[in-house]
Amino acid sequence: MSILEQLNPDQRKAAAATQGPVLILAGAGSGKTRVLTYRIAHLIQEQCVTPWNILAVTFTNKAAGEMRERVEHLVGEIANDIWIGTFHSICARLLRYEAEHFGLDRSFSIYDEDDRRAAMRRVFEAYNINDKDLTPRSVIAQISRAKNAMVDPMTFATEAGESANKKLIADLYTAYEADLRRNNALDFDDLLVETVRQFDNHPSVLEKYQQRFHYAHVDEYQDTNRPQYMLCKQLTAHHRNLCVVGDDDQSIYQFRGADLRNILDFERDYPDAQTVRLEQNYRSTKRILEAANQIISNNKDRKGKALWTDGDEGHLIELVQCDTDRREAKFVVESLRQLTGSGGYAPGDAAILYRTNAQSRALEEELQRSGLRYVIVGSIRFYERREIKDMLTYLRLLANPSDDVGLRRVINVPRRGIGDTSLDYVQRHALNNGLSLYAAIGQLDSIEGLNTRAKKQIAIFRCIMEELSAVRKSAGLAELGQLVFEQSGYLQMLRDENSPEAQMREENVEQLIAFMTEFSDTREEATLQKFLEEIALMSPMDETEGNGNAITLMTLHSAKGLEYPIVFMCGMEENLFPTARTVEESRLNPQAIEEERRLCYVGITRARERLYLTYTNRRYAYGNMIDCEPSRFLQEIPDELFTVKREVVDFNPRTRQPGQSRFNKTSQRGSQQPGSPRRKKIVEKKNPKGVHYDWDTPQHPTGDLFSDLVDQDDFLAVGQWVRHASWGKGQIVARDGQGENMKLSIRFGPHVKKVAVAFAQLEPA
DNA sequence: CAGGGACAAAATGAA
DNA sequence: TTTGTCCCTG
Repeated sequence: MSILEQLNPDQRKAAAATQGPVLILAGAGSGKTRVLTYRIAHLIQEQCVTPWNILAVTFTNKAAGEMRERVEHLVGEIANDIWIGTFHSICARLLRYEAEHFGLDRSFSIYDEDDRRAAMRRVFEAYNINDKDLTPRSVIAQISRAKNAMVDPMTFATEAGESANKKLIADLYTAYEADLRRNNALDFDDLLVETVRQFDNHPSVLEKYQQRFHYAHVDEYQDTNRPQYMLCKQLTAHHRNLCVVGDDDQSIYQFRGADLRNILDFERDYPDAQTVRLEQNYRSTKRILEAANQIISNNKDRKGKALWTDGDEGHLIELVQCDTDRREAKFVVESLRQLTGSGGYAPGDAAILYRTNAQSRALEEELQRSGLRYVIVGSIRFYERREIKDMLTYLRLLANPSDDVGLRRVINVPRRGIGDTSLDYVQRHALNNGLSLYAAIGQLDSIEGLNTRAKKQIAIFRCIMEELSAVRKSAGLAELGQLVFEQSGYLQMLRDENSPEAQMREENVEQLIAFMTEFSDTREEATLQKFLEEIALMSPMDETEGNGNAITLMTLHSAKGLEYPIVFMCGMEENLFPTARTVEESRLNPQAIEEERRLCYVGITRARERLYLTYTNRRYAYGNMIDCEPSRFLQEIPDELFTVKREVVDFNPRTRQPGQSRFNKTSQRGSQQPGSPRRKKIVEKKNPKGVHYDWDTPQHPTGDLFSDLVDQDDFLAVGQWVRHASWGKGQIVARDGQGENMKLSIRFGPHVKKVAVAFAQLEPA
């Protein structure tokens, strides 16, 4: 009996269609991962295909690992020979394998967003750009767009025509590319674009892979961009067994170049393609599915399909209006406490989804208070922490000494007294002699302008790097990490700082080194190169420790491909979801809203049994309150799918109608009252031996922040009614969160020299 | 060159 | 509320 017997008829059809191009249009929850794994298992076990001849592209590394495991479960260890990975990791691998043929240095660095920006800043300096509305960031974005469209600098320049602005961008693009080349570095976009280009220029190399990959699979095809599309085409040109799986309704990465046409036009690109639709949903209840179907039916740009299920009607969807974002968080946490208590669910059954990472803060605070177990996917990314990036940059520099961006990042961390001025001299020398910065600091004596002190310090740095470089070959990975930590002086720097934060950073680095040990133990080829590459290409999902028994918090984007019995979608508000930018754009182009709508569709279809949609009347943005309107997407769900709408408000309901804004119109969007400045500032109060400030105004409904404040020994606070305050190095900002009347008095300790206080005076309703 | 303070700007999402 | 940059002083 075939293993495909375990699939439903449509799924079986999809998995059994192994010859020629195949498009599997798989709705949410229709079991597409299952189809893919069974298809691959079927190829190996029943069609005697060598695993080595199979390629599978997934969306994250985590998904890759899971797919390999599932296939292995079906066919055994030979599954190890399948090429499974993300586009980026596969490309990085190809570029290194074929480096010699491609004329590349295989030790290239992979630049992330930060590195890219740093590189662009250098280009800005070289071009003396002071234009206010031209930022490295915006230029990078344009370059990235160009790359994703496979437009190289020369073509870009040609297309620029007479537009001065475009011409300038073209120049910057050219310079940026040259810089990266010099640094022996590739950015994320390059990994894809470079692979496609190299294959174009080296058909014989491409041929090898075309022969090799008898069967290729691409998951989440709706989110492929131009170079990824080309790569699929290139690799499968010989055997033509390309199987793509996707759902046009779940395309949510247009902002990074994903092109919906790739999936919409698949049948046109491959006229002999077979198309299989998977429309039976095995995940959600009827009501949840209905809500999703209704919402997505408002989109025009889609192939059109109707998901159905023969599952239960299920619970009604909870629609909850909350007074503030804090109240929203409280509601979510209260509900979760019930669901995981008497409700019989486990914390791991629930996910809290939101549009922007910033929203996680309020939720996290409440969760922390509740003691419920939770994990946040990707908000403070481990590998983007300063100390981790510094350490990784040292390692990167060891692997690739041409990496100027890396060298600039670490040469003066910890402080070695090597400042910008000295570095400029080195830079000049490097430029004049066609050297990398690292090579340049090997010729200190021929560098003009450097003073002896700087020379000495640079020599020390170089010496450290040389020594580390010497042990690199003989030392194990983790050992090298430890050596870098110690020899660079980084550890000492943290110890000297002698603060809890520094302590934390030290622990983080230790965690990194522990991961290096694990990496060596679990990989066959645990080179520094591979280690750096794996980390560079990690997604937030990959970074998160799988914690099966914790509530998961993440962005809607991160939730793609996952499912939970319970799903909360928070912040269902105009200008947040859809985002303000999208709302703005949609005024001119109504289609612009469609990607957000798909994102909403993705969110809803994550839910198996219970779905909660929450929105607020007001929420914090940049530290002040803004008013909010319910998201248009909520109106696209038929009322009968909802429970009676609930409203949760902060206490003190007597003074207000539930759900009604506390403020009158004039005070709402911060409009100013003539003659009475909205914000009053008191700055620079000298503080010889402690200062006492008092404000006295009527009453204020919320907050007891002072319990936090009193613990700081630097100052003492008395009173109540203050919602928010913060303090930094000798600087304290206190303001009332609601913009209403407040009463506050704070006494500062003697060594606080200056105080800046800002508070809002708003008109009460 | 380093450290601090004042001030401005920011955050959509992510390999 | 947080982060980055510019300018000043020792």
